[in-house]
Amino acid sequence: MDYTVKGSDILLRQPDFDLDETLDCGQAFRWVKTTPDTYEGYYLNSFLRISTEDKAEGVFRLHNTSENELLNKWYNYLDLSTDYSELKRRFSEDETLAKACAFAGGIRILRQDSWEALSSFIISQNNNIPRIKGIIGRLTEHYGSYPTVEQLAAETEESLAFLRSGFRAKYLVDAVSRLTTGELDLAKTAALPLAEAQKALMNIKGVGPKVAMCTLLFGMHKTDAFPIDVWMKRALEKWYPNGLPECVSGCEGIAQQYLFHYIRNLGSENGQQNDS
DNA sequence: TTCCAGGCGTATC
DNA sequence: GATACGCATGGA
Repeated sequence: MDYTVKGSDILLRQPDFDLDETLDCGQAFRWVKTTPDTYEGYYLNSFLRISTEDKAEGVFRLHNTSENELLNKWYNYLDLSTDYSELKRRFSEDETLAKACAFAGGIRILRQDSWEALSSFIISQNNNIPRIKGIIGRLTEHYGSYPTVEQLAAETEESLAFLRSGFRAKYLVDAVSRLTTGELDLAKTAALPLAEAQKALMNIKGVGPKVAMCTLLFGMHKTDAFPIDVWMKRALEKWYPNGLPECVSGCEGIAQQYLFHYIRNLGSENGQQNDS
């Protein structure tokens, strides 16, 4: 990791990083773009303002951040221990992934809190990203921060009506209930092999294969988790009807994020249509 | 007005 | 196990 302390800020040098591609690509829903170069958001209750200082050089400013906070918090959250250059080289053995990596080479997989990821992706089902952000925004505004399982323990489907989350409210209540009783333990789940962990999460009402995989990938950093949503269905049919290439083995989830971003933005890149 | 959104539960075969 | 359908809400 390459950084320098500059007054009360940290200047971080990280070539494989783009704020739009990482903080606003549908993996996390609490980052807000406050200027063309700046995002503000949270890991748990820790606030961060981060700006692109020099796009060409890959330099970022973490405002009001101590060296200690960088090393103990943001280093982990921003997945700075992973060499994305090396990953992109591996993935680029595949023709389509080479294009996807070139299209958005600044994607990183955030290491989010497991409960936030689980609850966020329960809310995400059959929903669109702006509305997911709206629901989560009402949730955090109501509690003053992202609510813990304990804080939600007293809520019911009816009391959560203010979220306007529709049929998903009862799924949140079921998840909270299972976590409160100890029937499900996210830390223990994270230690299980992928298939077993997915099965454990799917005991929650409203958590199917896709939401479980998103929780495993974004909330537990299981890089072999491979969420298949409507966009990835299209990508698989279009590019990989016979399965994923060998070069993504073990990091299917990271490859998935490049492909997800790529296929969603194909129209804006070269005039091709997203649908069909 | 109709369609769709980082899906899933349920019914039916 | 697979397939079809309904589901809350709101933007396009």
